[in-house]
Amino acid sequence: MAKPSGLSIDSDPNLSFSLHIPTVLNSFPEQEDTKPSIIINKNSSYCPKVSVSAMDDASTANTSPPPPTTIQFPVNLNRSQDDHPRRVIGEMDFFAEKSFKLAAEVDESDHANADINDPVDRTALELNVNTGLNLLTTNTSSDQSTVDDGISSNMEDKRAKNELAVLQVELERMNTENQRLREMLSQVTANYNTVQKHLVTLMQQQQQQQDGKGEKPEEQKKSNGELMVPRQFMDLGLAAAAAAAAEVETEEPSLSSTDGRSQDRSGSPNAEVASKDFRSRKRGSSEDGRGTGGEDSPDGNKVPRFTSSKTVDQTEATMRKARVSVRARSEAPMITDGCQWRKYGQKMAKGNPCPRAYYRCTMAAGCPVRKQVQRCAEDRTILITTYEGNHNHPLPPAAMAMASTTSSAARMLLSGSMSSADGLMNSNFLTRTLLPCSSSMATISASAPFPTVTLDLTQTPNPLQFPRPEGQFQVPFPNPPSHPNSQASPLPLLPQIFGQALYNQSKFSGLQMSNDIEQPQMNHQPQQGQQNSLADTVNAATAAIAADPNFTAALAAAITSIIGSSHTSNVANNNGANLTSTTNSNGNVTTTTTTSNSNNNGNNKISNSSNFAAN
DNA sequence: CGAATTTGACCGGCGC
DNA sequence: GCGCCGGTCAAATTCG
Repeated sequence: MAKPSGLSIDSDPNLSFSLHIPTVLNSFPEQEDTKPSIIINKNSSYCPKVSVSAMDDASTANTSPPPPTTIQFPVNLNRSQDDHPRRVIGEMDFFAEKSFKLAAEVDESDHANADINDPVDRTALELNVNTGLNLLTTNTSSDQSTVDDGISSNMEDKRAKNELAVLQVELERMNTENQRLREMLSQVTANYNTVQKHLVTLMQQQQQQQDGKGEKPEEQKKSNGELMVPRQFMDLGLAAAAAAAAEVETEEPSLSSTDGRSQDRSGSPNAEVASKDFRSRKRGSSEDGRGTGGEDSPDGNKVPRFTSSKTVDQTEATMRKARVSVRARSEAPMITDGCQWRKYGQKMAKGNPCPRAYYRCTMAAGCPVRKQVQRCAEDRTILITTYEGNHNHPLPPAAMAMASTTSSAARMLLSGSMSSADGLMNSNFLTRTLLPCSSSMATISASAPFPTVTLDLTQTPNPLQFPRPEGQFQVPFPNPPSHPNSQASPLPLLPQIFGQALYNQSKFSGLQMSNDIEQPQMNHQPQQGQQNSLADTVNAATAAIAADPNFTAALAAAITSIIGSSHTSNVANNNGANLTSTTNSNGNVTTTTTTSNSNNNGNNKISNSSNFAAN
């Protein structure tokens, strides 16, 4: 990936303020006498040019002997106290949001590599400098100026404040980079889609040629022409939810016979088959579901029951099969994910001395969602929660986070696992597409009876972690509301990033089917699909950004600042987001996303406590 | 007393 | 065909 604009800008001797800011800030604590320096700065005209000044000054400070302290302080003071037009202050501004936006705009206009040399760009940067200063100054200098003015200048306090300032600056910088990355991702995504379309078109043409003697060219043409875009994704990897299922005929030459079959299948529209219970897949034969399904399918194959007319059911079925396992550290018997669960069984599983508990969602009658909770045999502080199925009801905000996360993960998994008949495609696609971006936290296992994605939230940490309180664990979602027990919607920051990252990875990589196609949702919120489509760009960017270790730090800083400021005592988080992928011995791709965190929020009514008491 | 949990039994899939 | 295993059911028990 190319460097973000911010970086490229740095390359320009005249514009690398950002990097210096931290330095400047750090130097504060070391300064004995702040006032003098301030004065000197104001008076001094060491910065001849407004725009260039920052960099030059900074560089000067670093490279030449001149009084380092004086130079740096002045910048801050100028901002907060004076609005002198030609301040060196520009340094701080660079990080300001406005400046970022401008930078972003510049980037958009020129995606390649920021043409810093371009006069227009500079102008923008300069503008940014001026604007941004005020904002940052407010935070950093205000405190410092206060301290300075104050008779009591405690080194510790200063240091702490400086650190805070540094972190903020760092965060700002990361934001800039993120912005830049987003831009780039959009571009890449667009290009990718274009190429993919082209590829699909070519493939289809080939197929048509091959099927030349096929009887249903018209049908294909139709579908190819009209649905090409959506399908291209499905066909390539897509898999997407069974989706495809239904229609795939078009793409697969060998399925010429499916036409008739599909009709037969459609004859058994048993809405319950999917949701009623996939479990019927097992014992179902004796239950209601079986009556219609089993008999209707001439092939005797259960799968065929789901036809194109039952895309939704099929999707659910698929989702039901896919599992998302979440590993998190928690002393609590169960993680708080916002949903209400009822325990319906417990068993000792082979290879693990800890019992496995089975829960089903009770937020709505007939909700097919189940989850299994079990402690890790190796490390019993780790709780492994495996989700399965789609909620068939609206979810409270508190549950959205986990739902969206798991659904995204499941979607990613399905997009790769259900796509084509040959597993090779899956692994290859996953490998190729995920490897580049990922780095460590979600594991995709195709070897298990059901495709499973494991989100590992136990690993760790980033430098900025919060103390981890014990007690009920709440999934990584930073949270919320002012009241610990309230159901107010949590900030789905992490989950979204996390989930979206997964979702987007698949999408970005071409595994995800087109937005036009109905997508399975863990949380049946009708709008989510649309949101996803509308947020494509952002999502794709998020995925890539989340994979960036630098972003992880920035994110942690952001979360820290947000949470720290508002929920100091209620929430404990240490989040890091890394996405990694590896290929295991089975040829399966393992994507790992590592996020460590633990929240202490009891904001739902889940009532389970004794299951793991013995653990 | 109703709701939730516990726990042994049952069922189907899978490997030998 | 048999046994193992994961998953689910449902009666019994416990809890609020």
